[in-house]
Amino acid sequence: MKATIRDVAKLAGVSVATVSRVMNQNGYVNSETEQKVNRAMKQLQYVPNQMARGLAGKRTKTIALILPDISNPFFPGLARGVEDIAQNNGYTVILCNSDDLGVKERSYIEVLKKKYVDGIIFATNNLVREDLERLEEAQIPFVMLDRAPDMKSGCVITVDNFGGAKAAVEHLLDAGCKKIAHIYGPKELVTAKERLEGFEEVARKQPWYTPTLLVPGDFTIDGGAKAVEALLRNHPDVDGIFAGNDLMAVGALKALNRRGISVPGEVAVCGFDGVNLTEITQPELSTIAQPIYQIGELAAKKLIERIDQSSSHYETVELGVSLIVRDSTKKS
Amino acid sequence: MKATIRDVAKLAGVSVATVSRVMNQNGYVNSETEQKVNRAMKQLQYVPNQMARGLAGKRTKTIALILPDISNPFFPGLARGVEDIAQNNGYTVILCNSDDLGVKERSYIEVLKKKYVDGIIFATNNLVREDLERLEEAQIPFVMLDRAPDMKSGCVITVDNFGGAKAAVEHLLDAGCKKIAHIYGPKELVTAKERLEGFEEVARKQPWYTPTLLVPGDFTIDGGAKAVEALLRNHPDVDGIFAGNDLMAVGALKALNRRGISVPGEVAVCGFDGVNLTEITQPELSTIAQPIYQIGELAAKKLIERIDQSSSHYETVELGVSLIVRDSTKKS
DNA sequence: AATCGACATGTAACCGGTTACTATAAAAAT
DNA sequence: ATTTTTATAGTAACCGGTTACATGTCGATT
Repeated sequence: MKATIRDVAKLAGVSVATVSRVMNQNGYVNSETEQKVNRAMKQLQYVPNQMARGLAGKRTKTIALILPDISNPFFPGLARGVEDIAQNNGYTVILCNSDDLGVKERSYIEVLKKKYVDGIIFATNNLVREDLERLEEAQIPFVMLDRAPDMKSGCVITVDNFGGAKAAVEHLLDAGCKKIAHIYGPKELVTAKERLEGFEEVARKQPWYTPTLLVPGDFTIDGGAKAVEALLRNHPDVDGIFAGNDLMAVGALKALNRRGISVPGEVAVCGFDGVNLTEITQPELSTIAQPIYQIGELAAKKLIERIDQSSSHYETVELGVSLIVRDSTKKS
Repeated sequence: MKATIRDVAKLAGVSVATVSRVMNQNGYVNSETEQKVNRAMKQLQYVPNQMARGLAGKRTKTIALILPDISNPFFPGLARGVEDIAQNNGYTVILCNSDDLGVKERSYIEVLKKKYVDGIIFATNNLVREDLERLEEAQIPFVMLDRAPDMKSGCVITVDNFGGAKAAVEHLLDAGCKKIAHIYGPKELVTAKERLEGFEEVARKQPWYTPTLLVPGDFTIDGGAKAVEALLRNHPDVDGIFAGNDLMAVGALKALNRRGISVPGEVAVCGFDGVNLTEITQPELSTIAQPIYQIGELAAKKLIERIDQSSSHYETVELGVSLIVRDSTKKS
């Protein structure tokens, strides 16, 4: 029914090895023979069975992307970047949502091993060193985002959270803010921590600085809103807020709105990440934009590079972020 | 290095067939033998090779989800629904972005055939009957969203676009609107067409109805904004807008905002889809919500059902939509 | 003339499972 | 007592590729 390599070989009057050589463009093949084989393949509408290829050749042309939750606005763009590059290189992407649960991440890794994926991209936070070491042993190339556990192998892609946070605060100062608060994300996350440190780096030197200007959110809209409520209780005179991510900035905006506090008039707000959401709020949100799509692209490129050359040296790349000024910080 | 079924067989002192039987729980196996095998598997940390299984058994435990663009806010929720169900059933999901380009869709189908995915979910619009027929021939189960090309096989999941649109208009009327416009999406898309028809069904009976109240958007934020600009030129007195999807509703909101027209005071706005975005605009958007996540879940369930029972009868399921009233339509 | 390397192609083992078929003993049916 | 069924387990072919190794030709080198 469905043509196999042996059918092609028979029709072309050659051996299966020759057909394989033609397909993979390796080894010596006379160009006339090649023509014959190609014709036979076309005639039979031959489609090589990836499964068999994988079994024999140990390559599945499949990579996996493990992320906390594709519903989180940060990830679709990233996933798209990964997928585009993958597609261009003949790879296919398996999507895995871990909800940032260590168990799920680990169980996914097991499944992915069974499926012999060629590599894995992690945009997730709960893997411990041990897990990564297991990957190393299994010889599965991987790329991690936002996390730099120093190891012998693996590639880590990060962005300049510290610098970005500093830029955000400086921008708020430039905009004329006289008392700036920071809503920070879960301290277990490096990104959240670095942004907080960036904030402090600049804020500490300001006359108005006091530790109670640091309030915890949890990287969610709701968390951001609640943080603002809490903040206003202690500091009704705050006139600038730097949220650790855009979702919390949105929450902050909502809370301020409910309270009838005008943005940017009374309080300026700046987010971090640069997700699309920031363009649809009212006012539109200023933010420190990460090159989300490009991070995805880069992660995929690096991973494929590693797969193709089966190299695994440790490597880390830091990307820049950029301040995008929109209405939420235009105090005029 | 890595344990194979033969290693397990040897260690357990049985044949590979027996090991296979234990793994797949089929055929007769003495419970003591089973214990031995299980012990051996544990001891060797045996992980069956999915690739080999697929080759021999023709099951890859992998499904594919082809959608236009995961970056479009509508799809992450859907993808999540699909992935959750897939995961619960031991399936893995390959994500494919087609940009609604027929060529890409088709090329993906080819790749997926090579990879022997067990089934495909299409949330995309450019497949022609011929493509589906090819899938039928190839015996690949599939589920389609939003599109009901009647065929012999396949499962189609739709929502009540027509009814939803009617509900939207009626809601705007209830809110006191005296002249309602509709921004419709690409007419090639059934969803857009049905919503437009729903709008007309109710609007046509109204004294203020005139065809120029129908303006084209293209299901994007920008398209929605431009549509409003155009609309206001002809109908400065419009006081209600039903956008064919939420993105256009957001665009409408932005355009109205720029013009200094208050929402809902002067113009009420209602969207369609129920994406998360609608909760972060100012004012929050009323919308006709589709059960997005559940659609994803259902699609995956139906697909897996078909795979497991290798049934392929044609089937169509229509889900309801629900009006969510928020500030954008609260006149008074 | 003998040797060597580049070119060309075939044979068959192998990747790691599944499963059809066969064999055998014990239990059940006749 | 004989036939059938049921329970248990092994052998080996097969899925559809890849590739190591063997074989052979032919012009170039020594």
